[in-house]
Amino acid sequence: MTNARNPDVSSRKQPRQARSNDLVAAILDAAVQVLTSEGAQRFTTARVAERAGVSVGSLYQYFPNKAAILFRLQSDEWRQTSALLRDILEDGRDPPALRLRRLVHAFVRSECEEAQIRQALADAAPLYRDAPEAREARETTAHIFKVFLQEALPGISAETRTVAARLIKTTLREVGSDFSETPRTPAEIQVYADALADMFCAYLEKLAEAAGRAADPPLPETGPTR
Amino acid sequence: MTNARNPDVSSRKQPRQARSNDLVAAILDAAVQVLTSEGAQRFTTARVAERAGVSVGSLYQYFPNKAAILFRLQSDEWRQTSALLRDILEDGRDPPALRLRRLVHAFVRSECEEAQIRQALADAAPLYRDAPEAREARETTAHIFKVFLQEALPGISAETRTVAARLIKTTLREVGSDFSETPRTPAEIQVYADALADMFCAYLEKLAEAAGRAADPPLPETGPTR
Amino acid sequence: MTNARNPDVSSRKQPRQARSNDLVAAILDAAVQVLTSEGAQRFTTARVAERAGVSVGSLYQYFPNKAAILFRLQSDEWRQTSALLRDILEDGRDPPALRLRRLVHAFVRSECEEAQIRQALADAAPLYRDAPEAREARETTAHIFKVFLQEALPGISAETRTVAARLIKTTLREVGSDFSETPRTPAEIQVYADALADMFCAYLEKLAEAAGRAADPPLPETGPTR
Amino acid sequence: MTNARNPDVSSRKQPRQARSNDLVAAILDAAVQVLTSEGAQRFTTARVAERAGVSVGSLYQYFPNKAAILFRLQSDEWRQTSALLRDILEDGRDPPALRLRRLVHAFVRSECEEAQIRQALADAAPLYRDAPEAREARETTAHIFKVFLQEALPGISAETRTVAARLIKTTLREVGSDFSETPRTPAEIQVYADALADMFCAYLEKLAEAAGRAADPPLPETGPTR
DNA sequence: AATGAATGAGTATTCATTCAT
DNA sequence: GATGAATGAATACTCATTCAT
Repeated sequence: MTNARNPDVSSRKQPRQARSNDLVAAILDAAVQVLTSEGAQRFTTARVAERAGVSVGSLYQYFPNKAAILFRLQSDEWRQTSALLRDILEDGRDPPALRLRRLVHAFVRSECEEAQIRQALADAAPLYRDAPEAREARETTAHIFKVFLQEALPGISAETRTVAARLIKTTLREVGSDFSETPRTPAEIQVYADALADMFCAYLEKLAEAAGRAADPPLPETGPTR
Repeated sequence: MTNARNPDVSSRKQPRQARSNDLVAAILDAAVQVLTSEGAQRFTTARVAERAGVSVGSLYQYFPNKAAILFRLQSDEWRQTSALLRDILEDGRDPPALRLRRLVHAFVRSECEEAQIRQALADAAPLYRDAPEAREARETTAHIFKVFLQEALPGISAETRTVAARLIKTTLREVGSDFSETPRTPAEIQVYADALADMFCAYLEKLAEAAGRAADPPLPETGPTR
Repeated sequence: MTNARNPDVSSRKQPRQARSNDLVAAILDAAVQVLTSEGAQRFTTARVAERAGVSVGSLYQYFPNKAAILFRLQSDEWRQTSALLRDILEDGRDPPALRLRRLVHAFVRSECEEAQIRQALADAAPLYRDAPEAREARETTAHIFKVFLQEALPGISAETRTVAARLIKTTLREVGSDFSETPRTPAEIQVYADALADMFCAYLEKLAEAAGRAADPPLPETGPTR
Repeated sequence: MTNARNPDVSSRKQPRQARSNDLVAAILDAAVQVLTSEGAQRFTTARVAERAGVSVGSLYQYFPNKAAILFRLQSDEWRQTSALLRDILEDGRDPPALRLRRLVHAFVRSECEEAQIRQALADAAPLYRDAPEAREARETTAHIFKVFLQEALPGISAETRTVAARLIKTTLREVGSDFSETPRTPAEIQVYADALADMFCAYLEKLAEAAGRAADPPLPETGPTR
């Protein structure tokens, strides 16, 4: 049922709810602290329990194993990111390109804010990345982008759209992640996010042209994002 | 050092820089084997030494610690990548955009070929990523791209160029890495690399336009890559 | 308390002594299930309580500790065995040797039927074997055999009788237990039980001879056992 | 290759030799001490290593796991017992029945001498009993008895002989083991061993008679054994 | 130079039992 | 009486590194 490569990663008691339980919240908070202050290498259940002011036994009452704690943290991140994506990309008031630009800025900013914990989570990824829930989370994100492209580039083929969605999603995530590895000033963030947005917008325009007609009116080059 | 059961995974990258010592070579080969066959988690000095047919003591005579072995492996990867970049980007015969497209294909293909070892190295990254040499290697790559952009987009500002170089470099590396995490057919590689190249080319064109004039004659959309 | 997936293994031995409390019964049933399905190693109070549909707290209200549950199970086994012994050995209608032979068959058969639970109980023996009640149970069994020998071999000395009773009792139990460790076909059981009975009968005859006169008329060598 | 139920139980370095290595000897000695002084329950690798004046790491350099230590101890016991069996049963000078009687005495005495360690080993049996080597050891013993019966009872069928050999072997081991659980005086040992021998001899005689002719001249009833 | 035996701190996880509610 | 959350000591096993030979 559960083997070394695919550790059982779901919570033990709570069905999958918000931190209804104080202990779970305390453990997750402690986990974040341990992860950021000690790094993935020294992230141990004992340390988490201690920092949470809780016994190891209690920790294991709520999480089946270490990976599950990390996975839960990652899930929360994913949930947040999904919400961010949806909020911005599905907001019908602005033209698609503008929304995408705003997303890039918001995303990169958010990545830089939580850089430390994400880095640590990434280091611990081998422990949870094979969980089926991980794949699921990825699919959700991919879907949001696909829907967005359907609106932004209605004329292009489904195949092209799928590839483009995947490419933009991956680029945003990976490049954002890499960029946030070193501490950044707001100005740096602004410049880099703009460049990234430029690249995406250029790509979208080109796809639109290739589809035979412009997808949108001319896009703002580097406007302020909020 | 290399037997029938454990074909030398790294022989492909033969030169691997002049190796002062056979022992070092044997250890590095063994390290690659252990990494690919056992994963980063089970990468231990004892296993490497055993697979190399060498004592642990000897291993420690040539490498100060485990991280050093991994770092050396990563360095070799970087060196190879740099060579690839230089070979293609500095080849003055083709127009820049075509060179970039060819690079993307070559790079993605190469990433997929060595997916396993790179994944394992990435998992082990926390052990070596803070080494000063790591930063150095990154700078080298960045420089190559900057030089390329100088040729491709002579009209843009130095600042814009730096950011764009960094963005393209990072995107190529990270997206390539992510893409190669799952095994890919040549057809998939072709499609994805094309999309990535499209994005880069669109970006370059846009930068060129923004600089007030076309950097190049119109680019081939999805031409053959070699 | 008992569901389709986990048929009540012990229901066979229904009476199991008047059970003052349904909860106790539920716990003991659950204990048997856990023991057979999970083995002695994984026999935990938590598992027993869960399977019994009872809280750990309640479990500890009726049993002072884990060993007590196991001991109670073992006691029940002993009680049953005693009953079997008495039923067969004290049945005055058949000659002693025939009764002994019937007992051996019945006993071996019963051992094989309950092999799993007995094996598990045996594995857990270190936890309860030093209880004073254990000694008591052994004495009861010894006594039944002594009474039987008094009837079968009236002429022999008390000392000889005591030793012989003990020897037969021990042999029956230990050899039966060892034999039932591997699953057996009815034919195998028949053959082995006959051999064991042969040995006992030969021993009895010899003791009788040594006492100066035959204890019984000639014994059937391998007659039908029921 | 190795799973929970069948732990890898063979030694790590030594092929299967006598305690050529001092460390191995020290560990085994310590293991016996821990087993007898603390019991199977508290038999831990840490305790063994400490008592041996050795680090846990060293212990694991010579034994792949805890079970292997216990198994090695048990193996040594088996080897000794086999030697005892062979020495006595294959000694052609005395008639079979006398040899059997001598064996019983020697065996029971030896069991009583090493009662504590054997009890502890028996308690730990679940950890090693499923090892293939265990079955092998049992076969060796069974074979010695079969050869003996071939000489003692040449007239009986192969099937009968196999069953009888098995029965006697099992009875001797199990009854001896049970008897030695409580401390015994030499006199008690003498009496019990005699009774056991009587039972075996009576059985052999009966088998011989059943085969149509006496296998041996009359047997001594309860003579001293040395 | 080479060896590989020795080290021992470090880690995840379990489980009998208690006790506040 | 009943619950089940909380405890934390206990345990098997690994592995980077050292150092005497």
